[in-house]
Amino acid sequence: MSPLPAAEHRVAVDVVTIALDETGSGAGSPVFLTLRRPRDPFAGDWALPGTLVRPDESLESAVLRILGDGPGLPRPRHLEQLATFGGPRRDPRGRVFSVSYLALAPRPAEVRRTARWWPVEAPPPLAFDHAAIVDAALRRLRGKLSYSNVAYGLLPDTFTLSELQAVYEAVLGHPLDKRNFRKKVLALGVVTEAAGQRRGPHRPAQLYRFRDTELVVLDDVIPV
Amino acid sequence: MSPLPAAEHRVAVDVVTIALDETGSGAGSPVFLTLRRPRDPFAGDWALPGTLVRPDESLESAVLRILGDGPGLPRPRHLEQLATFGGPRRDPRGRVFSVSYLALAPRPAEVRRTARWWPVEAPPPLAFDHAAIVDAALRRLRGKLSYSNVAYGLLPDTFTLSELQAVYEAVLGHPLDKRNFRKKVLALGVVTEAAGQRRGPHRPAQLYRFRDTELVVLDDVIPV
DNA sequence: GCAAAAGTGTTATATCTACACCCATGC
DNA sequence: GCATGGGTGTAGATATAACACTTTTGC
Repeated sequence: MSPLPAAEHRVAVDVVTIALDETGSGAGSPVFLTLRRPRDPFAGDWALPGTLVRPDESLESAVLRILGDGPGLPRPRHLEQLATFGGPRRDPRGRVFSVSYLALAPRPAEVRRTARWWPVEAPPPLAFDHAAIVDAALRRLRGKLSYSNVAYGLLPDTFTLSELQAVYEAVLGHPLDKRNFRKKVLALGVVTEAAGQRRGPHRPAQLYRFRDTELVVLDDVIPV
Repeated sequence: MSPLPAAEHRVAVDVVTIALDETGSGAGSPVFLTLRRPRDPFAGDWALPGTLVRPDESLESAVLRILGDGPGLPRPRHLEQLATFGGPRRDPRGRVFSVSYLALAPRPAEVRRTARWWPVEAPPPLAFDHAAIVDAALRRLRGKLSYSNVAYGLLPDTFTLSELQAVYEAVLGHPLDKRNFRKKVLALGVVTEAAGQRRGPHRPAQLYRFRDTELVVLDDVIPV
């Protein structure tokens, strides 16, 4: 068995973590997580959390390590690979391949000082080609909302149908018809009734949960 | 600007090239291209065409190089990245990341001796994790047929609607209704009439061409 | 004239879209 | 009792799915 040529590349993972901003009532607006770069290149700019992949570590382990390490995020509820960015000049220090991931997670109350959440529709200037990676993440998420149960990644275990609808509206950026939305998610069996109600200064709302807590691709589509 | 840590990884591209077998009449059955491995590991087995990425080369250039180099394929009509496979043990010689691509191309009359086309539904045992990569390619292609014009990658510049339908049927593995299929692709404007007819021992058929020769995601769906 | 594929419309069914009011609660 | 969000049904329009025969050519 002939040996392999010498290793020539660095491989990193970069993660777009999307969560919902809890300010205000209902499901908030979608935000994504960045870290401030302490050093050149792009010192002071914001960048996606990322790390070089260690020799014996899988890509997913590297993602979970960086999310655990740094900003104090819980394990993401959903994680999927997006794409690999490999232009020879994407890092001015030398060639680094970036395998990018989309993570969906509940938003923790606090992140450490060097981390910050940004609204997806108003991102800051980002280091490297990270703006393109965030774009890819949003396109993926928006697409998958209609034909999968991927929204489970953004919601707690139980939630009301209005909260679910608010997630769709926040991510897609436009309103949906309440009756049609409810009819469809119930008919598709994406969610099932859970015990209990959400109470507030108004009529209590029935709680639901996702039937599956991993990605399920639907046969039919939720009209968006 | 602090230097990067030493390079620790090898990065390869592996390509699933899908074409249509021309034996018989109409559009043939989908086949994919493999090369026979001359050396261990997996000596004598079939593997996807692939190559290590060179230091100054983009991922796509590496793909085009390996397709040009080897089996005498024309430039693919469609090329898209699939996913990156990075398990630490996927190559017994040492760690190699594989960035996989889906290529669609017309099938050349001849490929060199060490290359071979296989029907997608009856692949041989494949080296490494290449069976999983072929799976991903097929799932991607099947999905995209219904909501994009990706079939342009499998067809010549002009073709009849029956040939287009045969491509769909061959890739999806089930028959479609002729009248409904024609109505839909014409209504969506995916194809437009071209000059000329295809003649044979029967009534001549109008030729069509794709309106766009790059990937277009459709608003509506071709029912499949 | 016969075999082979091209081409073409309609109807019943299902789905989608748009839309407005009453209900249950907290205060 | 009032403000707030929760919850529900229908009708018209649109899209889908199923279906068979005539046309044009080569031989």
